[in-house]
Amino acid sequence: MPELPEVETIKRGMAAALLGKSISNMRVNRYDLRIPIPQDFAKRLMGKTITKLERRGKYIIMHMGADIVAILHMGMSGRINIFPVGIEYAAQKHDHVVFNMDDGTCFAYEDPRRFGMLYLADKDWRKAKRFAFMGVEPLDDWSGADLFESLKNKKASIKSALLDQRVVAGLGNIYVCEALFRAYINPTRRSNSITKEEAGKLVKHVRDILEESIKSGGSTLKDYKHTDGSLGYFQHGFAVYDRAGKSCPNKDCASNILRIVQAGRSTFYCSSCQK
DNA sequence: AAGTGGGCCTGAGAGC
DNA sequence: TGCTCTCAGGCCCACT
Repeated sequence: MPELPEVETIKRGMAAALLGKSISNMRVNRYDLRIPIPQDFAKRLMGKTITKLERRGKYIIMHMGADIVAILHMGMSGRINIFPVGIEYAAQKHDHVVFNMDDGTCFAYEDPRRFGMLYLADKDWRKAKRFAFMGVEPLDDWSGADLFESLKNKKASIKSALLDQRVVAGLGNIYVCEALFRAYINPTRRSNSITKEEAGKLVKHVRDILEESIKSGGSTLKDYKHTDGSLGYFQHGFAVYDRAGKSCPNKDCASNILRIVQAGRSTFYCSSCQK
């Protein structure tokens, strides 16, 4: 499941392979993603040059020429498969859009579960609701005081709050579980019970874990691969995620990792270490 | 009015 | 072995 580090890794792969190249041909195989691809999608992008790639939360923003941006979200199972010059395009069953670039590079947007989205916007893309209310980028200027401020009036659990993209952008279930473990904070705590000091710790651990994961090329769960098909390595480092019933990684702790459901999503934690 | 939970979707894995 | 069933979860939106 692509969270911030995976999306960042994909964006870097795309930047290295695609920047400055123009679309010479493209094909839409399926329009009915969760948000339908507009019918004139290909027509509007044909001939456009990829001038800039950026990431906001879990979205990739592809600047296409001067005034069109293509907004890309990988949902749960989305991938970008890039085929450099000399490597033949190998079609996947769920390649919804295939782009051919002017130098012979080809790339495909693949998403079996179709939870992702791909749409066009203009220079004002940040004004769309999903970006206008999006929270801070955790790797930018983000302090414990900032997090404390956004939590102090919230009653929802700290787990739910960290998943809320309006509080902080880019975190998903895996990294939230891991960061709460590292900060020794119980995921069922109410947001407004988190102290300034704890908020500071959380910010530090969220940033650490995201940076470590980006360094190792993102996590690899069943759905995630790099743009060249290789795997990331960070998943070997999970302390709690998907480890229900296994022993707590802390040597001096005899407890097992628990799995509970919060707001419809699995939470993994150690009830002895996380207070 | 903030918080919760259903719906979307397919493939992997479990269980019989 | 091969089938069926359950579960995974990011985001949107309806409901309370």
